[in-house]
Amino acid sequence: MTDKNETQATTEAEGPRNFLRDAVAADLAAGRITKVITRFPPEPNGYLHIGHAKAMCIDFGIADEFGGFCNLRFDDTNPTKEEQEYVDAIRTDIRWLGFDWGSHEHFASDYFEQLYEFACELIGKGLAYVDDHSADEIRSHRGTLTEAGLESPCRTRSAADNLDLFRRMRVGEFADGAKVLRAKIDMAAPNLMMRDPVLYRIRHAEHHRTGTAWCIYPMYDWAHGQSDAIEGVTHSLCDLAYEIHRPLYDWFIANLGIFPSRQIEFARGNITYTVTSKRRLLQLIETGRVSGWDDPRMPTLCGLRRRGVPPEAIRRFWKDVGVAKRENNIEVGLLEYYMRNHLNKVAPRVMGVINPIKLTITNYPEDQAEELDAVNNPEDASAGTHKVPFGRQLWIEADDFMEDPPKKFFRLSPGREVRLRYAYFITCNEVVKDEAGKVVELLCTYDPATKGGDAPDGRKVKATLHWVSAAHAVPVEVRLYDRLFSVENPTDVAEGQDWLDNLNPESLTVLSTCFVEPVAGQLGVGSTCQFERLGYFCVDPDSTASKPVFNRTVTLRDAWTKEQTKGR
RNA sequence: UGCCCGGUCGUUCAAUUGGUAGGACAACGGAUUUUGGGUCCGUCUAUCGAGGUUCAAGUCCUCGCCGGGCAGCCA
Repeated sequence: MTDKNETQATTEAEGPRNFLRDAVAADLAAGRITKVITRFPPEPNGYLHIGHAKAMCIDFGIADEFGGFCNLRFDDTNPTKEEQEYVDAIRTDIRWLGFDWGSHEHFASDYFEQLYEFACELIGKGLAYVDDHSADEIRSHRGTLTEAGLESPCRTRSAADNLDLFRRMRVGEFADGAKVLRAKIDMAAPNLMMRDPVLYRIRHAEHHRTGTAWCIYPMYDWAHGQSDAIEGVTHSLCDLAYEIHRPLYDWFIANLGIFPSRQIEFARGNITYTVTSKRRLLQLIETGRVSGWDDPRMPTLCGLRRRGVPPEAIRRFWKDVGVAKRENNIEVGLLEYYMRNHLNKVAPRVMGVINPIKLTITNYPEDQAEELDAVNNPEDASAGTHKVPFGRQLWIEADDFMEDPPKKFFRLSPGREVRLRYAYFITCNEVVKDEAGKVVELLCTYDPATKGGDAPDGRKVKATLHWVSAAHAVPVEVRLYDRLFSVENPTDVAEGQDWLDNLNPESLTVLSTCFVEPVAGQLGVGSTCQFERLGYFCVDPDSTASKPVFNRTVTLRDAWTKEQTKGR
C-alpha cells in the first residue's frame, strides 16, 4: 500500500509519462535488466548546445529516476576532428548544467583494442572482410534507394586472408583510404545501412588521447554499440537520426554475442528562432555574425551561461517539454518563461537606468542626501533589504516620460504625479529642451510627506518609476539581446536564398551610457540581478573595475510594450 | 521511385493501454499589487481523411493524404 503510493508519488513528481520511461520500466518489470545504465556520448569536436542539454536531461534523468547511473562517454573515434580542448569544455558545461557522472567517465578510444578484437572475431566468423575499393567505388557500388548494390569482389576473401590484411592495416602497411574493413551483410538490403557498412578506415593521424598508437579507426556504428555493450549500458537513448542504424546495432550484438544494450530513439528538440547545427554555428562565428562560441546570443551552453540563463531553467524546460518521436519546433518563449520563472525567485532587485534622462527635484534641498530602504526580493522576505541613496538629481528612464502621452500611458508627463520607487511622489512641472527641441531634463517637485512611497492622505498614483541618484550612480555598459534570427525557422529558405539572410540585424544593442545604483556596481562577474521593471541581467566577463558590463538575460513580461505593438 | 518513422488545441507533451480528450506555455477576460513584474481566479475553437471492428476508437484493422529521415572511409 505505502509502496504503491510512494511509487505513484514519485511518478507524478517526475512529470508526465513518456515512451522512454515506459520502455525502461517495462524492461525492468520483465526482468530483462536489474539496473539501469545510460550514457551521454558527446563527440569532443565542438561545444555543447541547448539540444545536447535535452539529451543530457533524458540520459541522466532516466538513469537517476530508476536508481541507476549515466556514463559520460566521449565518442572520440575520428582523430582528425577531435581535441582535448573540447573534452575539457564539455566537462565544464555538463557540470554547469547540473549533472554529475561521478566516476563514470569513459572514452571510446579506451576500447580500441577490444574493438579490434571484436572485429577479428567477426572476420573469423566470415562476417567481415577487407575491401580494397576506394571510397568512390564503394559509393558507386552501394546502389540507390530503389536498386540493390553490387557486391565487392573482395567480399569472397577467406577469413585467413582478411585477418592478415586487417592486421597489416593496423600496423600501418597501407596508406589512408587504401583499404577498409566492412561487415558482410546484404548489398541488396532495403535499409542502406545494412549494405556492408564500413567498420574501419585507415587514418594516419594523431589522436588526442591515443597519439599514434593506431592508424585504423572504428566508424561510429562499430564503436558506439560495442562501447555500450562493454559498459553494460542497458538503454542507449539517442536521436531519431539513428533509427535506421538500429538494425545494424542489433546485428552486431547478435553476431558478437555481447551484452544486449537497447537503442531507443527520440526526437531532438528544435526551438524557434534558433539553429543548433554545428556547421551553422561555426559559420555564424566565422562570418563575424557573433563574437564566438560563448556569444550570449548563441544556443551553446557557454553562450547561455554568459547570457545569464540559469541552468535550472534549462533543465526544467526540457523536463516539462517532455519527449516524443514526432518532429517539433518548441516556442522559444517557453524557454524564456522558465528563465523568468527561476530568476524571479532568486534574482536580487536593483535599480538601473539604461536610457537615462535627467530629473531634478527643484524643492529638494541642494545639500540634502538620504538613504532609503529597498526590498531585495519581494518573492523572498528572507532576502532582506538594502540601502539606496537618493538626492536632488536623478536619472530616470527616458521611456518613462512623454510630453504628450496617449491615453493608456500611466507614467510621467507634465503635470502628472507618479511614485519613485521606495522614495517619494513627484510631480513634473517643467520640461527643459535643447536647441533641437529634444527633452534633456525634467524639473519636478516632490512631496516630503510621501517618503517611502505612500501618501498619508491615501491618494494614489498610476505608476512607479525606477531611478538612480545621479551623485551616486555607477556608470555601466548594458548589452541588450534579442533573437538571433527574425524568423521562426531560420533554415527554411527559398531556392537561392541564404539562411544568414534571416539573421535579426537588431539582435545586439550596446548601451554605453547607463547607470546603476551602488550595490549593483559591486556585483561580480556572472552575478545575476533584476533591474526593476527592465528585466534580468548578468555581469559579463568583459567587465572592468571602472566599467561593469551587464548582459540582459531576458526582459520582464511587458504588458505595456505588448499594448503598444498591438495594432502595430 | 524502395525502406523506415511520424501526424492530438497556436506551441509542446499527456490520455489509467479500447472507456468523460487533460496539463504547461501562449492568447483573452477579471482581481490584487510600491515592478505595466509577480500572484490569484476565469475563458480557451485539437484527435489528418475515408471506410471497418466494437456497446464504446485518439487508441485496433484497411486504404489514402501530409510531413520527416536514409545512398560519409562524419557522429
